[in-house]
Amino acid sequence: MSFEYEFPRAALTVDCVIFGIDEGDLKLMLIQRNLEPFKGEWALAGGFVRLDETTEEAALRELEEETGLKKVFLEQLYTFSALNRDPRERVVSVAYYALVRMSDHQVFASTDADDAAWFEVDAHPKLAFDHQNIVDMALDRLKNTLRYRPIGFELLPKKFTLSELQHLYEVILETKLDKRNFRRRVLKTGLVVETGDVQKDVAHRAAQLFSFDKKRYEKLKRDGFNFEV
Amino acid sequence: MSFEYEFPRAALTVDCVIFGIDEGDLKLMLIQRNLEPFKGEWALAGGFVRLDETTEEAALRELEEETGLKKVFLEQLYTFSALNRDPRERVVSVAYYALVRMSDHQVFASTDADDAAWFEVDAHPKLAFDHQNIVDMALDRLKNTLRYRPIGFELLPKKFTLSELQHLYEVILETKLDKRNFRRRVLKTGLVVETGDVQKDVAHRAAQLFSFDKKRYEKLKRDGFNFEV
DNA sequence: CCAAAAGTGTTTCACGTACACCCATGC
DNA sequence: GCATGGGTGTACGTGAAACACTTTTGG
Repeated sequence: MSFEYEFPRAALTVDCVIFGIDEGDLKLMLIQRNLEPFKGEWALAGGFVRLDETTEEAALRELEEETGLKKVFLEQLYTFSALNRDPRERVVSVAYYALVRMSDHQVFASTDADDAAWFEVDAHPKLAFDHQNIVDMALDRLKNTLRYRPIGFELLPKKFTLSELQHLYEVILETKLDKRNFRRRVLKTGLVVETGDVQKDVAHRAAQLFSFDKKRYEKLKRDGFNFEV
Repeated sequence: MSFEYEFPRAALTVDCVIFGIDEGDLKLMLIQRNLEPFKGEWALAGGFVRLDETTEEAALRELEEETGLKKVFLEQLYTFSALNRDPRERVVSVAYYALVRMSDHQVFASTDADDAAWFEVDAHPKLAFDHQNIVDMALDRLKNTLRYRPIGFELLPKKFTLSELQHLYEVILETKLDKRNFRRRVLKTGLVVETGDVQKDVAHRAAQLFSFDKKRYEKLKRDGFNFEV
């Protein structure tokens, strides 16, 4: 079976830049390709868009098929359309970035990839295609978005300490933040609330666990509000 | 002649939201379709992406073919991929937004459109396809971008008065700004410089004409800087 | 001389920033 | 008891916001 068109058509794919935080390091999930081109090399998760799904659905599907990740935060990043970005033929790719709670998710290599693994963002293997460009843009976007919208919570467990949150900001924004000022600002937003629980099994004073009040955030967003840290 | 593929493919198009400022009103350029579907209705400029051009090149080409506009500011907005956004078949569209100096550009309807015309953003005809969604997103993006990057100059003549610039901000952001505070902030950036010229043929005191120092802006951008108004 | 917009400083207040010590817990 | 991170308040300076009158020019 084949499909015929009057004019030639580019193939349409999606690619996902998958971010996670682990022990204070920003990580990137990559998959090892088991198909040509670039077989055996590391690349972003992604694949062809089917006719019965939006690009966002395709991104979620590929994420699950190639890495086992489900129900993650996903946003469109940019569409890459350079003429020679795929050696086979003309391929236009809609890139997404995803934020994953590493603690909640078990990662496995699946049918479509030889392997899937986390790498440190600033120490990962050379990437296939133009995927390094995509990662660079995703990092810029992540930094910018983190500054203006409360998306950091998507990378942390549901309950987290303020120090964990601060370290997340420090790692992503590549700065040091003042502890007291950070806590004050975060709490002032009213979006981060005490759960009453505390840390367990730590070799020092146990920290309070907080959670992100998503409902309040949705309400404030509707009323026009911005959350900067 | 026809083109065959193993799997079905979506058609790929670009659409352009074209903004202009005229006498203090924010305008939108629309084209009247001369082909089905939605023949005779108003829509965004746009069309199919060829295999030998990037989506950005396609957007620039369609802009020129359908409206005569050349050398305008153009940035990618978002890629729209809802399954039923085109009644003919599956069409994925990469949307761009463009900023045009209305004074510099003569607009004409061309071969690909029955007509091209400016409309007020908040009083334009009903749009074909999902183009209203695209316009809504472009407006949001325009507001947000204007707040953080000096793009307003792309809508004004090369030489402009500070009042013109302020009105542009007021129209796009839908707020009133304080004249003295606005002038102070704008001048403090050092990106807006006196040209030495003044307005002509105005029935009141002639204002100084300023211009945007693009070179200085590029330099500051490289050094990491943000321009908020 | 009148209409219309240009141009100009100061005060106030909120917020960001810098900064250091005691506390609780596990080992 | 000591090592480790948790948790807390204040002083200062900068920048945003509010605010009204004089100047210039053309008609």
